[in-house]
Amino acid sequence: MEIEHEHPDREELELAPVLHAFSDPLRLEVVRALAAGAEPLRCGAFEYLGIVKSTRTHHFRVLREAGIIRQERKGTAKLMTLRRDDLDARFPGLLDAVLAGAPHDAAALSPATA
Amino acid sequence: MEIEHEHPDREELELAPVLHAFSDPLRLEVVRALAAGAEPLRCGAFEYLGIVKSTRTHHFRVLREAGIIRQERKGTAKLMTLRRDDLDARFPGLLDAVLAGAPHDAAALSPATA
DNA sequence: AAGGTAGTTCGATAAATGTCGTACAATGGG
DNA sequence: CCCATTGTACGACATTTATCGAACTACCTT
Repeated sequence: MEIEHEHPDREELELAPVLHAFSDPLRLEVVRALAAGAEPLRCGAFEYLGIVKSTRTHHFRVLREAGIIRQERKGTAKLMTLRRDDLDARFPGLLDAVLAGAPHDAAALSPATA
Repeated sequence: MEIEHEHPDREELELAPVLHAFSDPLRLEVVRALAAGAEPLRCGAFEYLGIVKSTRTHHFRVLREAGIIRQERKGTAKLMTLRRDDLDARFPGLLDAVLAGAPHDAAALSPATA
């Protein structure tokens, strides 16, 4: 079990970087999609965002380094999951509040709309 | 009663800009200070942040344009208040979650520590 | 082993951001 | 009316950010 990328520990999560990671409409949509589905999502599941792969990689890294998502390799794919427990433990209510507000802004980007 | 600056209406508040405004440690401290005190604060009350006046003006504008604070002139001073009601109405739980998490990061900047 | 699929890395670039200093504007008190 | 106090506006600058495309790596399938 090798660590592909650095994931900050729960205790290391900091508010400002977390808020910054949340503050981009594209990343907000990623978080929304991860929260909505029960299954982890592949990076490729976000083609509908309209940005190329390398840019997606960039946004995923911002989310990962802030401690919002966890990424683990699964074959050639890489599965992403929301670190819901860690976020709720460290910043109670934050994720829920963000998710509740997100649909207003993410509506135009939603995969359901495409 | 002239409108000194543009303040977005409650319905116009958008999540991403609000999160972005929150995502700076200095601005987080401003919000924390406004939430902690019952009284509106003058811009000058934030000298302890260690940034010059013009930079403070910049941060206040980011907060104001996101809809987080309201600024109104009072004599030569300008009083700032948190738009708590509007934030709570538009993004329930968000402000509380941010405030609950803020002290961890803002401790080093707090006026009490100075 | 060959090839294809899934992501990452890297360099380039344009735009946004945080910061400062100086100059300016508005207000209220002598 | 002058001036001190508050805060704003503006220009400069360094840093960070979002974005792309091209080249590369890792892994599975055949």
